[in-house]
Amino acid sequence: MRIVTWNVNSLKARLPRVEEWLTQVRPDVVCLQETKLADAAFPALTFQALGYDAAHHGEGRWNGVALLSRVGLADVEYGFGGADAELEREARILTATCGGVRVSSVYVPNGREVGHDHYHYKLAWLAGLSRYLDRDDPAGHRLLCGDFNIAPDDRDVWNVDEVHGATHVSAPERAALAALCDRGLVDVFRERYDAGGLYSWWDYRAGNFHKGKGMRIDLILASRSLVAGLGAVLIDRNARKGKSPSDHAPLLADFSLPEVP
DNA sequence: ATGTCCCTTCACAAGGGA
Repeated sequence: MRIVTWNVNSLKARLPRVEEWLTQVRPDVVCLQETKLADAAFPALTFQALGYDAAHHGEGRWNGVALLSRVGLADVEYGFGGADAELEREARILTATCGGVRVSSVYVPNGREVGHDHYHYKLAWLAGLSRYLDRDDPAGHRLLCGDFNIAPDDRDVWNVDEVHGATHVSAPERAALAALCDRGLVDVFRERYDAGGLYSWWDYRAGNFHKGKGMRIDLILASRSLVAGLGAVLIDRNARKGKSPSDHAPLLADFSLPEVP
């Protein structure tokens, strides 16, 4: 199973590039973030023509997450499944079962700056995500994929002191991410690469991409049952180049599943 | 060095968000 996560920064603006990339890479399951679409505007037929079933959870102007799958799309759950109205105002998580794996497409709040209301909302949302995962089948295959807006450690940031008023690298954010991993989820990128300087996001401004000023904030977290069959992992930096790119590059991982129902 | 991009609207310019 080839799984991809990609923050596309407006699916409307990015659709031609997304179509082209999917045609070349042929992933089985795709998690998209920041579609910025209402559900009625989601281009389901475009993806159907490429062989994908699709689900979308959007609100129109901001946020919005989607799942595409060529290996089945069942038991779709929107948000935290109605568990927390305050945290579900924004369309930030969508979950389904694809090819025997429970998969979530996740868009963690940005947080803006440490101490800001948005920062406290980010931490509250991460706590809500943790509660949501409490409901998982502990024996099931699990993938949590998306834009976490957290750089797991200092290797994942070009310069810790320069970053976003220290959001994305603050201790409480990193602790919340570590707590997710403590549940048995593995940052699969680090199963294949030890080096720093390997990023998934670069600010559009100031030529940051070409200066190598980025962060690794897009993650695929996988249950240990899946990591056992982990193959290649790749950030496709080329997708950040050229005309009208997203500010994020897609992250890809291949798994051979122990068993597919 | 807030140097970009994408969204929306009391819309064709400006503000919000990242």
